[in-house]
Amino acid sequence: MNLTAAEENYIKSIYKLQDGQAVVSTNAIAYELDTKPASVTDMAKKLKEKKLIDYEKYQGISLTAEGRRLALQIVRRHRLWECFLVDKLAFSWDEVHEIAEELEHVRSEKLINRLSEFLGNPTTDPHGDPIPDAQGKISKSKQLVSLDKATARRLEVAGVSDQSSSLLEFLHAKGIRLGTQIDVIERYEFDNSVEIKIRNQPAFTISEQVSKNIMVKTL
Amino acid sequence: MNLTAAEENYIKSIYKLQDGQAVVSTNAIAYELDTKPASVTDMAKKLKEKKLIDYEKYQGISLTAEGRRLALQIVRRHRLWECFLVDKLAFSWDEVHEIAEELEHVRSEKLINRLSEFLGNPTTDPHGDPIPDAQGKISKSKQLVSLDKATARRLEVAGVSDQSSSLLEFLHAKGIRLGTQIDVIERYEFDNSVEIKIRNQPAFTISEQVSKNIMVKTL
DNA sequence: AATATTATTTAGATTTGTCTAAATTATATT
DNA sequence: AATATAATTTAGACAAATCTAAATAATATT
Repeated sequence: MNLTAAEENYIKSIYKLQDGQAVVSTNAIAYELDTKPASVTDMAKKLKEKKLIDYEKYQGISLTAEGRRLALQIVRRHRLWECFLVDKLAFSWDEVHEIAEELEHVRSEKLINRLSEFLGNPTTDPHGDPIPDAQGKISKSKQLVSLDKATARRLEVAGVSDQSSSLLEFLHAKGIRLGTQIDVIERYEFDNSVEIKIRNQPAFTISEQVSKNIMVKTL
Repeated sequence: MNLTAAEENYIKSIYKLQDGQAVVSTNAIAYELDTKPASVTDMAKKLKEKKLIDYEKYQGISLTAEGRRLALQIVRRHRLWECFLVDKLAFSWDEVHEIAEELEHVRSEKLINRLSEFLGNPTTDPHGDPIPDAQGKISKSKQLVSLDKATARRLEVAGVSDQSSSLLEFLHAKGIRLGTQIDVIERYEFDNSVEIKIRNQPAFTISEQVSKNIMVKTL
């Protein structure tokens, strides 16, 4: 199965977003890939044709077994290159994503397996995410952190540690719910407040109390 | 100047083929890139637009100073990756070209400069070709070898060591002249004859006597 | 110099991946 | 249940890179 870089990016995004969820929405993929929902629909048809995703109009998208297999290969490549950049070329963990984003599309099993060996067959990348082995086996993904301690820019809300209705009400009003993707725009040291942004809405700031109680995972 | 992978491949080929020559022909580029002359004409218009080549209809193609600068960057990336693959990942010199062909398109100066440093700032790649430095300085290209000793598959005729008219006549009849690109199809041990192929013609075999007297360089 | 051959370009089509704007379907709210 | 809002899809367009077939220009041969 030979994929273009664009197809690989879609497969990888669907894999990232699926995680637990039964299906992934068109909009979520569009947001993740910084493209338009119409483009996602177009690509969904192609990937369905190739039997890499299950897709029915308006019903969301999920990977097939084959799609998942390929996704794991791509994730493996990406994370191994991140290791290489950090361990061997002395990049810092926050600089490597973009470059790995390009390197991951170089398709050569031999290359990747030799690279893995060269790096000492690492099992996690510099961000703590697990690296699938050559057979596609991957250990459990990172556990959750509270939003005030998270380091990544793009996060997904995975739970709340305080179930008080006042917090839930606040979150609801702000449009934050389980699975919502947020971008951290800025962290203000003087009061540990965090400026975040959701999908199409303008950015807003939340207090430390709130951010301590939102559990997130990196995407 | 941001180039697509396709544009980079054209620039690199033109650089390779130019070497001494004043201009490069549409056909030569098409052959080098395994594409059609019509496609080369199309791309020539784009690259002229971007001021990377000088090009007038029917008059051949040559790099501008800016084009040459970019070509050297691409060559640098390609050759450094080849070094990496051979020195660090234990590939053999004949396996690396294809993979480096993909890696070379990952555009990040920082990446390439760090890679160079990591490899000990090598000045030649595993095939003996010189690696341009970060400023685009490159030492003279490899000296010539006789065809019977050459190892690469694709070669360019750069001279003959025997100037006898019988040899020149033979070469002329076969369509071999200075600058002709040839592909080595097979080398036969029992008599050291070499089967070669030129552009659009069927393959043919030449004897050891002849191949000893054809001086070639790798492209 | 006329003709044949080869090289190159043009015209028009195709594929991939994307987009905008409009239409449709699903979901939420009253 | 009706209506408003949000999500998704369709239709039609576009740019990049390529192709084939036909036309044109350059070069070689007689």
